Order: sequence, then C-alpha cells, then structure tokens
Amino acid sequence: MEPLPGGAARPAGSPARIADVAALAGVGVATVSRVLNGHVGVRPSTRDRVIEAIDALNYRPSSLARSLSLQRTMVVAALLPWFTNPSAVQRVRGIVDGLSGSKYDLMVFDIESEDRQRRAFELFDRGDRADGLLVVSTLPPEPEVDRLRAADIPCVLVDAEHPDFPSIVVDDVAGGEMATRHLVALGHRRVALIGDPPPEFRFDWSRDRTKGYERALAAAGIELRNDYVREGTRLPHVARSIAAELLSLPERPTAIFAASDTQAIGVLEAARYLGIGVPAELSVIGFDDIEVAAYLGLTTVRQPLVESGRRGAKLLLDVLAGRPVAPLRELLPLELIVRGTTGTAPA
Amino acid sequence: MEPLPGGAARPAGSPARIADVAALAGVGVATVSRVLNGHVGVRPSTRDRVIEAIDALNYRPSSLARSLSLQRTMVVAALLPWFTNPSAVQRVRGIVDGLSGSKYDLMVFDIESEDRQRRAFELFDRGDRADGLLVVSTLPPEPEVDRLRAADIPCVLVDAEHPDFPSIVVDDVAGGEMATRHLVALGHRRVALIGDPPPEFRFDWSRDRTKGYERALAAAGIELRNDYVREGTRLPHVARSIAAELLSLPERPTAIFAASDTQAIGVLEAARYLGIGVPAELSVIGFDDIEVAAYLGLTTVRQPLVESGRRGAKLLLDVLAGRPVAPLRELLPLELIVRGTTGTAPA
DNA sequence: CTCGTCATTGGAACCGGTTTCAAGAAGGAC
DNA sequence: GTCCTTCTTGAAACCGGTTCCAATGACGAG
Repeated sequence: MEPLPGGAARPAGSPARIADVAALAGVGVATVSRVLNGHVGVRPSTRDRVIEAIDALNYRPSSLARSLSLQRTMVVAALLPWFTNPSAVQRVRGIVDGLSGSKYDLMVFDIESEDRQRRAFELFDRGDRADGLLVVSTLPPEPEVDRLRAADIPCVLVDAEHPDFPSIVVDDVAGGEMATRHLVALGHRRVALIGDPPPEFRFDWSRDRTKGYERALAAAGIELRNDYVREGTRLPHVARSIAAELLSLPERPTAIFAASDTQAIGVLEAARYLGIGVPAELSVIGFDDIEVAAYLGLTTVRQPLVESGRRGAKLLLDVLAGRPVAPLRELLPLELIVRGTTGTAPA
Repeated sequence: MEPLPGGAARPAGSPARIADVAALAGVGVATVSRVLNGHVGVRPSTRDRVIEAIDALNYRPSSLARSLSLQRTMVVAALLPWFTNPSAVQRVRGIVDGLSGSKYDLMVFDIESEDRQRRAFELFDRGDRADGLLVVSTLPPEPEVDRLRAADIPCVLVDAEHPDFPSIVVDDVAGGEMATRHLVALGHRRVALIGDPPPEFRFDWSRDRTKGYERALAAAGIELRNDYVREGTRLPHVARSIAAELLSLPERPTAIFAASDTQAIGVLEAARYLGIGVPAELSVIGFDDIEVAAYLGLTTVRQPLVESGRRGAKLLLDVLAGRPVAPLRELLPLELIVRGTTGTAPA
C-alpha cells in the first residue's frame, strides 16, 4: 500500500485509469479522451505518444464511467419470460438479428416471476443500464410505465400491447378463429380448448385466442360447452393432465385447440399415453409454430416469431435514432400450417 | 433552460438525483445516501423526512452511478455463443436457478461471432459491468485472460476448460466412446460421425467426442473410414445435407453418431426424406439430451445441461463471496439414454 | 457550570470518464 | 515587428452516487 515515488501509486491489481495514461504520456486527460474517441485536432506526434502510453499500460476505458458521463450505454435490453416459453427463444433470435449491424449491444434479462420482473425494471427504468428496452410477452406495471416515460426511455413492446408504446403484435382473435375454423371445416363439432390462465404479469393473448375460438364456434352454429374450455400454464405436464381429463370425459372431444404449441405437445403426449390415435380419433392444433412443431408434424397457427423480434429491434433502433416511427401498433400476419395432427372428424 | 428560482432547475424529463432529494428534505446528500442504504445512526424524524422526499420525487438511485462509486455492480454476466440454441438455453436456465436466492442479477450476452466475442469481453473484462463472469461453451482469448486476471474478475467456465479458471465440464472423450460403443454393441460396423468444424472462437468439444468415437471403433477392431467422418455447423439444415450425403454413399453407414442432438435431428430429417427407416435401416444417436430429444424419441448421451449452469453459478457465487473453491475442474457425469432411434444393425 | 462523549449530520473527496472554456503557441497578413 | 487567426492543449466542471472526516449539538458526569 506504500505509494511508490515514481507515481505508480495504484495497487497492482487495478486497471489503469485515464489519468495514468495521461501522466505517462505527459499530457492532460482531455487529450487522452480526445485520442480515445478519435476527435480531430490532436497533433499527430501527441497522439502517437498517447497511443504508446495506452499500449504500455494495457489501458481500456471503463465503459461504466463512460456511460455515466455520456448518459448513454449503447446497450439495448430485452426483458422477457425466456424460459417459460420456447417461442421467446425464437423472438430473441430475431432481436439479435435485428440489432446486428447496429452499434448497440444486446443484453437479455429473464423474467420468470413477478419478483424478477420488478428487479428488471428497477435495473432498467432509469435508462442508466440500457438506452432502450424491448419488452417481450409481458407488460410493464403501471408505475414503471410512468417512470419509463418520465425518463424518456425508448421502449418497444413485442407480443404485448400498451397505448403508450409502439408494439408488434398479431391478431390473436383472428388466430383463434383460424385454428377453430380449420377444425370445424374438418367436420369436428366437439372442439375443446386449452388456454392460459389469466396472466399475473404477462400479456393476455390467451383471452383473445379464446374469443376467436368462441366466434368460430358460434359462426358454425356449435354450442359452447363449459366443460370443453380449460386453462393451465404452458408447462407441458400441466397441459398433459388437462388433456387427459378432457379425453376422459364421457363425451370426449374429437379435436383440441391448444392456445400454444407447448400445450399442444402436452395434448399429444396425453393422447399417446391413453392410446388415442392422432389424427384418426383426435385432431390437435397448436399456436405459434415453434421449431419443434415441424419435427412433430404438429398442425398449428404460425406467427412470425423471429420476425417479431427483428421488427421490434428495428423499431427500437428507429426510436433510438430519433427517426419517426410510423405505426404505433404493427400487426404481423398469421398463417395456418396444416401438418399431420389434424384430420377429418371420426364418423 | 432558464433555471427556476424555486430550485426546480432540472429539465422536466430527467429523473431526480440524490441532490434533489437532499434539497427537498433539507438535508445533505450523505444523509439521503445513509437512508437509502439503511445505515444506522440516522434520527428517525430525519429519515422520515428523507423518505417523504424520495416518495414525492419518485426517486430511484442510479444503479450506474452506484456501481461506479461502489466498484461493484451486483450483476453476473453469462457470455455464450448462440444463446438461442437449445443446449445453451438449458444451461442458462441452470444459471438462473443457481443464482436465484442470491443478491446477484444475471445478464446474458450473446456471442455469435468473433467480433461479438471481442465486444463482450470489452464490456466485461474491466469488471465495471458485472462482478463476475460465466463463460459458457467458449474460451476467452489469451489477452483477455490476462486482463481478467489483472482486474481480478471472478470467472467460471462452463463447458470449456482453461488452466487459469475453475470449470465445469463433461468427459467428451468418454461420451463419444459411450455413444459409439452403444452402436457397436448393437452390431453396427459402418458407423459414421457428424461433428462440429474446428472452432473459431468456441470450445472444441467436438474434437474430444470424435476422439472417443475413434477409440471405440479401434477397440472393436473396426477400421476408421475417412468418408464416414464429416463436419458441419449445428444448424439443422447443414446436418441434414451432410447426412443426405452420407446416406447416398455407395456403401452407406448403418449408424450415425451426431455430436449434438441438433445435428441428430438433421440426420433424422434426412433419413425421413430419403425414406430410410429409423431404426430399422439406420440407427441415430445424438449428444446432449436437449428437451426435444424426449419428444422425438432420440437415443442420446445425456449431459447435465441445466446442472452445469447451476453448478457454474454456485461456483461463481462462492468465488464472489470469497469462499474457497475446491476443484479447479469439476466433471459432471454422462449417461446413455436409449430411446427409439437406435436398434440392431440390419442383416 | 464545565468538560468529555456520543449521536447526527453535512462538506468534500472520490469512482473514471467527457466536454467546455480559456489560454498559450504558432503562423500569416499587414 | 505587431496583431489577429487558428491549432493544440489542459484545468476544471460535470455525470450521480458513497463515504471519510470534521463539526455540531445534546447529554450526563463531576
């Protein structure tokens, strides 16, 4: 701890600071800063001396101090319930892609509980850890909305909607209708639905898909049956047990619309376990078209997951660059992907 | 920009600073800081006044400034290549789990190119953006190793190995041997391998799995054939086309060992496309046991992906807490999971 | 009543950068 | 030779917190 006379007063472990470089090069810190940031107006001979000192000390500026001073981090944060649904992974992939080529780095923050969500916004709502936010499949709590707007932090929602922020969404009502109509067109009249429970801190897409389901049934003149409409989290085993219940009803459904592919997989497992043939005895349709869906031959309603992330990222970059963002709510298209798990209703 | 006489000189947009709170409460900034951090020795009446001011201004301290001052961020960063690939996702899940209950937040940083890797370490190797690093499935470049050690930043490797850092690994040689032995035991003698190309910036697990493959073949007295050993990235379609090539050889293999499940899936697709029955005409074994493997009935060598993340996180927490870390290299167990894609060799 | 002790408190230094601003040096015009 | 630009440069203020340290006031003991 004895400071050396030579000026090497820093403990061996700590990295060099800009002042150390300035001292070694015999210039002021301002000059070092100018060299670091490529400002013009530094005499070449001076610059060379500074660069030499930088190399000698193996110096790298502290990005933290830099951010504090600049009030800018060059980081974008994505907050999303990453693990609770595989579709989030796809969205992240799109975000990475949309951000590539920009000067911004991406940081991903997982939100799998209300507590984590609070922590996330605590970290980011002042804008000192990230310049912009991508909030995916979740909604900021109202107090946070105020804070975000007060601090003027660019924020784009993906797979969620809020009047105060631009958002990338799909028409879930239409999607639910699309899936159900497909089943009805195949002759099914006993069509069940497995949806998500009312959200604690997430965006309630399930409600809209359910609404679409109800509409399609009504349009076909099929009566809505309460015992055919169930709810359960996306965890595969939850969907599996719900499906098992449905399939054990005295008058069991001939088709099940699962509000997400993850849940559809649970349905397929239940059917396999109970020895019920798919699609001969039971048709199953999912929603999302996650990667596995193709491998499993699952019929589903595809939403452009990767594209949603990419568009969200692009939109955020626009906002960050001060470019005007045209639509406050961008609707991505849905597409029915017919594979092997749906077929004509059994006679 | 005209500063108001009342002291409300800040632009409306910017969040309150600690000085604003101090001014409103009529105390010094030091006192506000003490209240914020729950230090003892603040008169209750004073504390109440401060808290009132905090609420009135909707104040939240800048975590950035706090980090700079404390030289501590309470954030752990995980750096990993392609964090959207299934096995990486599982590892991150383990990390999240291992960190839960600690005071540290996790930030995930994707490395999908050498350039991004450089950026990542630039952001983190000074320790000003994170207190500790989890480096997953990739190796820090040597200059970074020096820097990390110079700055004394705790760093744990998962699915990678370096003499200077504690690491969590599996025995890839043994794993490759395990997979190949399984195939040989089923009577296969024409066993092909699809591995990863030599890594640019990642950890070279594929080489070791290949070594295990070679050993198992040698032990069984089977000659190594160059045309049976291929390489390609993990992207499913790449593995698919490589598998298609293999399966179009005049003397095609009866079994394929894919060095990762992702690649095994590509092999299954190729086989399906070519109308080659699995496992009747072709046995396929993967590596990792990602979630999809179970759905697809893929035989594979399971490595504890989630557990690797969890152990890595725990180890890092130990280092951060100054607790001694016992083993510099922790070996996790491998397990052969036999499902439906491997069977006895065709006669 | 005086002194010492202890509980509170605020000023100022510090974390490590960026940037404003003014000053000094060099060069050109007269 | 003098004056005015223009080019370089460094000191100091700032970003927004934490904390050391000295100062203040209250209190009990003698």
